[in-house]
Amino acid sequence: MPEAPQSPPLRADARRNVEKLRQAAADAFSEHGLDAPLETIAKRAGVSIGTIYNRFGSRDALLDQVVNELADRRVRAAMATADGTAGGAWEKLLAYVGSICQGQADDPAFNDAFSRLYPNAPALKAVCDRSLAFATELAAGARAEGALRQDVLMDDIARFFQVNGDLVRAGDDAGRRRVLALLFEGLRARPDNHPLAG
Amino acid sequence: MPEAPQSPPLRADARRNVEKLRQAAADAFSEHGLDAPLETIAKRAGVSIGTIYNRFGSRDALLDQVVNELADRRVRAAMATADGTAGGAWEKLLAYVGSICQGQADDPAFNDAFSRLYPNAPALKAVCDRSLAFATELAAGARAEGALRQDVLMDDIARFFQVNGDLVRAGDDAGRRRVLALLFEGLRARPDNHPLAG
DNA sequence: GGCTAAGTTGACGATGCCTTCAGCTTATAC
DNA sequence: GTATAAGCTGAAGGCATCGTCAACTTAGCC
Repeated sequence: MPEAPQSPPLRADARRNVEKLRQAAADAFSEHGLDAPLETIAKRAGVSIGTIYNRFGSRDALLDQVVNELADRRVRAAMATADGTAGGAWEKLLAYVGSICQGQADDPAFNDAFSRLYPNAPALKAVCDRSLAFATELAAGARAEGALRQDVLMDDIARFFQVNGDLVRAGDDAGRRRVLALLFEGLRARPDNHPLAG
Repeated sequence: MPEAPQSPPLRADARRNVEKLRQAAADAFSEHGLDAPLETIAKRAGVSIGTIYNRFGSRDALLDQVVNELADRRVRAAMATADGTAGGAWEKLLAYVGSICQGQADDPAFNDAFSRLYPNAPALKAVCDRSLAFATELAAGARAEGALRQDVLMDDIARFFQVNGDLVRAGDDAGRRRVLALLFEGLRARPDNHPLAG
């Protein structure tokens, strides 16, 4: 079990470095995405690259800690947006998905986190899972209302984020919005719907 | 005819190497995508990596020659599929887009060529342009029939290939089909359509 | 002030790719 | 059979990144 092995408290300078690194990493990731070189982050924090390894152990660990928080903030904001949206579950679902997608467009770090799989970042994964769970609930509501197609699965919604993320990465913001709009059209329940392929 | 700039004829062995390299490159690209290392290609052709540079000048030039042909074949096949499809322009359009997308799923080289921009591959670009022109015509027909939404632009269709390509690269074939199906639903003209965002 | 364990540093080796080029091999013409 | 230009080779140099570690620095305790 990962019983915290009672690590001795950090020295004051080390604690300061952790803080500086966290900040620098968050900035670098948000500017350049999760591929930002450690060198850049270290320089930004005013420490050497070795210190990253001393304090965090690995690139993935740093990433997990920093982006986890960043992603959590965005996801919460999107939930709040959904909750604050007038209308039924359908409207809230669109608001939620739209808000997450806008977040992906606004922040490369969030985008990479949400769409690319970073398998060695458990905390990050947890945030994404929570987000999908929330969307699942809204989708169930929207389906019950008769606004969302009956045969749309949760995986379909999850893939919206993948698609949106790829278009963000391609730098095509106009296209991103168009594709999203078309997908939303496709989600709508209609009298003449027949089952989707797949 | 593209007037050849009168370069002196190749020696027989060099001509053979060009052929072996073309073949090896086509195979490697189709197996591993356009990122296939030159080392791999050279080994496969039974020559040294230097020979690639002697014969083609650069990675991009090799790529342009080889993938251009490969892509052209796929595009022609898709056009033939569309032409052979019963129904109106709408049905042909779906058949065409579906055929290209299936090609992207079947061949990583075609996929990379069609979705990632390889800006230094002019012949390749020409193939893609021809493909889009064909789709544009079909779309115009489908719009005239009243089957395709009035406000769908050619760029929207082009982005289908981008989206499809990204999902192929993610290895999610089921998802690819679902997203495509949803997008097709979104394309359909309906009495209650109101303008798309963007 | 001095000691020492905690912490930092940055050059280094490893990886994986591209591209070059000096030196060697060989097809071809005579 | 030989000369020679065409062609081939692969080691070497680049570049960008990761992760390590021996040697140095310093916080914090006495």
